[in-house]
Amino acid sequence: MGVIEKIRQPRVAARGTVATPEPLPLDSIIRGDCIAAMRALPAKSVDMIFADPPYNLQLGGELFRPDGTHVDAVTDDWDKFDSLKHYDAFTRAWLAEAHRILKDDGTIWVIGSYHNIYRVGAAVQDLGYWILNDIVWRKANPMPNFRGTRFTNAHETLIWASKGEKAKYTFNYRSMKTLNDELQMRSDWEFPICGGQERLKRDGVKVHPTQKPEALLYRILLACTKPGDVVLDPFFGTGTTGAVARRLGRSWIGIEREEDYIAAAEQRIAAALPLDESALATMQSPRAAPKVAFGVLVENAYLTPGAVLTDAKRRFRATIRADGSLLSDCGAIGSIHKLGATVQNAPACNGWSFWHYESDGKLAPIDALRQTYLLATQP
Amino acid sequence: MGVIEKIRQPRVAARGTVATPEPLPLDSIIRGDCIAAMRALPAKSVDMIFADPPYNLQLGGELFRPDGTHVDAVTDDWDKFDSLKHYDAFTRAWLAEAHRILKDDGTIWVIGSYHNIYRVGAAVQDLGYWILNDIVWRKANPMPNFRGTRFTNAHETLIWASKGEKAKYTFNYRSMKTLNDELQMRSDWEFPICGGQERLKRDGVKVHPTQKPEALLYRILLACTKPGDVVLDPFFGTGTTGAVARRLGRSWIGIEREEDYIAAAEQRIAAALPLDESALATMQSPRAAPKVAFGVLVENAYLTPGAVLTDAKRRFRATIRADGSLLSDCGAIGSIHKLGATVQNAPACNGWSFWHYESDGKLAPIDALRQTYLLATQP
DNA sequence: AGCACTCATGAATCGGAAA
DNA sequence: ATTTCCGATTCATGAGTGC
Repeated sequence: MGVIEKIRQPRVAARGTVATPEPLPLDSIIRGDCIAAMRALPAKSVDMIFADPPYNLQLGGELFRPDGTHVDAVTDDWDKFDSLKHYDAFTRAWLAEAHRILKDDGTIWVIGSYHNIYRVGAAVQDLGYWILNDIVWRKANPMPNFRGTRFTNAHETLIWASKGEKAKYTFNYRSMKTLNDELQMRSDWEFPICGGQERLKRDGVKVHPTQKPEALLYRILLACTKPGDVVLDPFFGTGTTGAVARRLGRSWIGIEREEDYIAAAEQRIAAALPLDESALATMQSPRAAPKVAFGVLVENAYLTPGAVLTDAKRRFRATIRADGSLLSDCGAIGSIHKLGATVQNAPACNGWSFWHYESDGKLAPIDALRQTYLLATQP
Repeated sequence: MGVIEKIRQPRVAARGTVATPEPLPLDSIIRGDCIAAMRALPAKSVDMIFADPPYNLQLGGELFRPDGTHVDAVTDDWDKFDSLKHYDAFTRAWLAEAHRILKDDGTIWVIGSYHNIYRVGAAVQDLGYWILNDIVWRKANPMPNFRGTRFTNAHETLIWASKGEKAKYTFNYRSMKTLNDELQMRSDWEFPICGGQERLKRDGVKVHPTQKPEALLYRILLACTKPGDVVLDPFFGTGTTGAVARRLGRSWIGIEREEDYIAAAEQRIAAALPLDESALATMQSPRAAPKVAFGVLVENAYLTPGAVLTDAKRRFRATIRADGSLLSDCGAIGSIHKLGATVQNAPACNGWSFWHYESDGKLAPIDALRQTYLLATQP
């Protein structure tokens, strides 16, 4: 359980409703097959799904490094499918259940490599999901191509999709921009592969062959969920999703059928410390610059009513009025944004960058005055 | 025409064969629909196909920047498809023709974004192609997400595939490693989007909405073709593929139906200067050292029959015999590679790096002697 | 403690020609 | 088709060891 109250419980799980499906098994691992387990969950009940399905690698023989050592590949049965057809059927089955379980404003993330991601992406689209982005996880330290026969396979792909073209969804734009040093977060992310202390081992052997780095889930949950949201991971493995969800004050549900993985996941998540509420609030909307109305600059005498603003090329002129509205030469009146759009005959306009004031014979955007005001007034 | 002789003409185009299909229209643009044009080309006749198909963007309304300027999105008629079904049918049709036209040891490259690449990738696999890598083109200067509703879409994806799982293909490993500062070339490439002098414009308006940077094609052609190879681009546009192919001494065939694009492409390619043969040779196989048999070192007295080699830790010993074979202490006999594998009980071994000789009390790999020999004998 | 060095290892569709 | 043999081939990171 995270530290944040679960205030967004699905209605279907509330007491006293006529239909009384199972309440959501929050913050716990469901044992068993992922499709069967998802069928038992109520419709429109989770805010986000993160899925790391089998990749269907279809590896051939053994592979040795140039120094003769053996490469420990993914040979687990859960990654084996008889054919692309079988893999497609499996993929469509679990993606369809996921669509049913997702709230209408929920989103899904799926990770894969070139072996399977095209099957997954096509199924996602066919099932009516609407792809919002695909994201490239660039591995800082990938395994080389030992035989020198191809390019080093140095990335994996994630697909982020909403339930449909018109569906709403959560995207914490400010959090991402802050995380990326005040530049928009791009669709290519770099992380090291999971190793070191984070990599779960038992008797020196990795517990799970494909454990994902927590940094990856951290960014995803921070970007696309709110505190208290419910995150489902149908291929839970050793519980990276659960551990990060708990740290970030999100609820989680895992589905897993291998007892070894479940045991490791439970121990790991129990040890994950939730961040305190104030830290979460900070991350939710960090450094969100306080909004300044244009009128405040007038009130504070940064600009004087009656003064004239122009665009950068002095094609358009407008007079400042006492309430912070503008009056153009042609008689139109409006806010800095509205009037900027009107005079340009454009559908929209950012008045802060469009309108300029004159100072020492030079034109500067009024946004510069806003910055000056912020610097003078912020603690 | 590149400067390199076309020595790999398809046999079907040779004179005097019973079946006399059209000879390949090398270094020219075929006017018309890409599927129809491909049907007229002979089977197994081209070495590589680069395809930049319509992206099926299905943009809704118009898009404006925050400053009100219009974003010239891809709204041309050729990029509209009624549905995913139509797009899939189109994709499978041209990919099937491409498969027929490709030589058995040829490869195909297709570029796309999340709007279409999953359709393309699934079709590629369904048609029997074997994906070798997917490559991420990270745009150094992508267009921001103006509305702040998603991650900046900062990459496009390329799929590289052979004709089948067992098919051979060209991959100039050394060229790529050299190009990447002596590290293996990874699957994530960074280039700026096409702009500046390279961007074709007419009356200040860009001729083609999605002109690809030449650097992208340069790397692809350098990696996966040989001088004189025939490269087909079924969505030729303004001819980036042709311009780079000519510079690199490859032959090219373009298919395009828009006369405006054809005119721009022809002018552009005519201005592209082919590199001279020596420059191409260097890039083709840089530092490709001639092979030296171990026995040659013995013949030339770099090592003496009867001398003893060991591994780096002196765990294993072997005596050099007059014919260049080795005799281990336990009585096994074999080549430097074979005996190295035998004594280590390993499936394979590079004898050049495994076996060491002693010089001034220090051990050095016998590969050092090979280098010395090469330096002494190469002009 | 700190540095230098060795060694292990990670979602991998990983050879090809001659006999 | 199968086998044999030759020869080409790795980057970043962390843990462990030794000085």
